[in-house]
Amino acid sequence: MKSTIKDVARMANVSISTVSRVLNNPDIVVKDKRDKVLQAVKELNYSPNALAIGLIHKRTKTLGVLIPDISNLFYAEVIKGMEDAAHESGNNLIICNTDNNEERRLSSLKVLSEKQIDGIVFTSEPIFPDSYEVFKRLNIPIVLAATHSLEYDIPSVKVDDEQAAYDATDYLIKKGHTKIGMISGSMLDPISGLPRIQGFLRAHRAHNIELVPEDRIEYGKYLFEDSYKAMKALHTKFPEMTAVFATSDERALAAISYLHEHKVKIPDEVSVIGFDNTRMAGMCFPKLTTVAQPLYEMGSQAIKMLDSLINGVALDEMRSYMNHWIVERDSVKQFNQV
Amino acid sequence: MKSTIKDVARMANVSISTVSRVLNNPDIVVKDKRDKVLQAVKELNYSPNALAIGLIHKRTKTLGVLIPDISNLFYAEVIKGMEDAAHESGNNLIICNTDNNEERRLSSLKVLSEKQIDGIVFTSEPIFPDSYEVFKRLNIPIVLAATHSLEYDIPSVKVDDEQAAYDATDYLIKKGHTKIGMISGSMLDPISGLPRIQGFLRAHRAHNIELVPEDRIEYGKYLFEDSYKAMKALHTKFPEMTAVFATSDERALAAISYLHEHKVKIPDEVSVIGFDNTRMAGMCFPKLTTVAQPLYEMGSQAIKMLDSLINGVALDEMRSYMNHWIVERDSVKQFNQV
DNA sequence: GTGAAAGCGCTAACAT
DNA sequence: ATGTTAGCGCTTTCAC
Repeated sequence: MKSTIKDVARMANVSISTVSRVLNNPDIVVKDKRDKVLQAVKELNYSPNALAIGLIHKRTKTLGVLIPDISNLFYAEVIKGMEDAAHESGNNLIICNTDNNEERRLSSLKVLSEKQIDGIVFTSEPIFPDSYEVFKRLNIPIVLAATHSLEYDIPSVKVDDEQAAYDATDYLIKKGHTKIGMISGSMLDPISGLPRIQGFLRAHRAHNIELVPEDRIEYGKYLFEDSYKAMKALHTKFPEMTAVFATSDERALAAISYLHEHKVKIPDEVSVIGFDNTRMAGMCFPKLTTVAQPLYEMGSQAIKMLDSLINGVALDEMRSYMNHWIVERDSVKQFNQV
Repeated sequence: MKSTIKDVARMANVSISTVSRVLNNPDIVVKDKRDKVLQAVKELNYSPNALAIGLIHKRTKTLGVLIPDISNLFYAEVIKGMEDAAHESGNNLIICNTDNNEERRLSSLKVLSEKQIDGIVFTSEPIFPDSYEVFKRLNIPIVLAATHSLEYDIPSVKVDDEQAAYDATDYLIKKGHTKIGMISGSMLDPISGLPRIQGFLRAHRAHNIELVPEDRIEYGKYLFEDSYKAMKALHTKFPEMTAVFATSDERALAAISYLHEHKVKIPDEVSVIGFDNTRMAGMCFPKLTTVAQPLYEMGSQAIKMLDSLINGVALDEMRSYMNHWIVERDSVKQFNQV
């Protein structure tokens, strides 16, 4: 059996309040008793029961994290950033996989709430009115990571997807490409879909390149297989393409696979740029040029913001946008007109 | 403020025990009162405080998971398996990154214990005597995943690394290769080092291929950069090599990168086999032939075992070894003698 | 400076 | 069938 504060008190011949004091505010206890208590603590291998403390303080030092699909490599770095920041601020993380599933998301939220977590990080998924209602009812601090909401005032951290997509496209255009294909998330996806398409289009407009979007954009789910099919469709309908902008590294790898398998040289014949800069980007061949998101920092930043909120310190800004940048590796090449 | 059982009792005009009863054992309460309570619960949006319940039941339905480096892609699938199994059995996971760091591992274990988690899954790292002492003191069920201990009786799930390495090597030999290099973890690593080296050697012996281990094995840390250097060293000291056995997919990708960059054709000139079958194995080029570990199942199995232990049901076997198998993709080719 | 006692939100005897 | 009460392990008044 675990020893309790009572056991310590008994062994040290003091009251439980005294034990509590030496644990939380040692200076107000005379050295003599303090030492006896400390001795007993050690001897009994005592450590306080966080449930009891949480019950009193209404604070558990535990944070909830909702992630649509943990197995997605995108989250590896994000979670690490979260975990490090949590550790730093004395918090623990309960990570829940929502499986992109409304029911599971709701049930996770429910138990997290019952377990009296101090706050929640919600990742990647858009915020629909009913989710918002649930958040409000939970009545605890919440921050969004890799997603945001324009309708509701919920703090968030992410990159500026429209601008990042603009920059990726602009980069390709400045490299001499004018026939650029795109593998994108669905138009309805407010993160890796719509804004990135808009950025893609805006860059073309800025360079006076005309295009019919449907001819150059292919939509697909986020996983490899889907993206492979999307690449196939794209290459079929737009064979003149000299570069492709894939809106995630996984999509880019699918594009690369497709091109390799069809003996199309990368980047000599077709350049590929990805998005995310997951660790895979440096492990494939050719190494992937990609739009980097500060994944680790996004994770740690989300936790830091949440911790601030919990401690009642106001945030500088409701929606914070982190810098993105382009990591130049080997999958994009200057295109020389013929 | 969150509403409590008292609020519900007051609104429903019953005692708190009646409320407790309709929540835990509805049938023993007359329909009339039961309905009134349910109504109040709904109206107040009441949900029980898990801290209070945990304090009484000495059960939190929360499990701790220790992982050396969450950002390692190896864990993506493992964690998903754990999370799904945990969800299934009504548990939550507190995941702690230990950073391969003794101090952090200890401090995580300490808070997990204070938070009264019901059990622990410890992954990948070897069990040293002092860790074992800590585990014993914690006095809660623990299971090892992707690691095991021969000295101590701690339940574990993993594959048979020696046999898996044997099979990988045997596979290569049967494909006609006799000059096989190996990129391995350190000899001191009881998981991805020693046993896999032993399996590698045993397969050669079984086929009467003589070799000087130091000439064909290169050691490296588990990350890409290190493995790349290891591959470089290996290729330099063993240029006749026609195949390489990399003891993780990340190592294999490093080998592939090195070969690509040195214009060595894969698998035409050099074959590569990996280990793990992480999602990356299907995303690279050429697609990686690799020894598959059932990552997802290992995760879920670990949680299921832990849950059994917690519920007092004995395990069939202390050390359970899951099946491995070889996933044939495109990185290994029949070698024809010249 | 220290102990006694109330109370955090709940369950589980024990009464009735 | 239901209410009263003790108690889970702790912190925090309130006395002394």
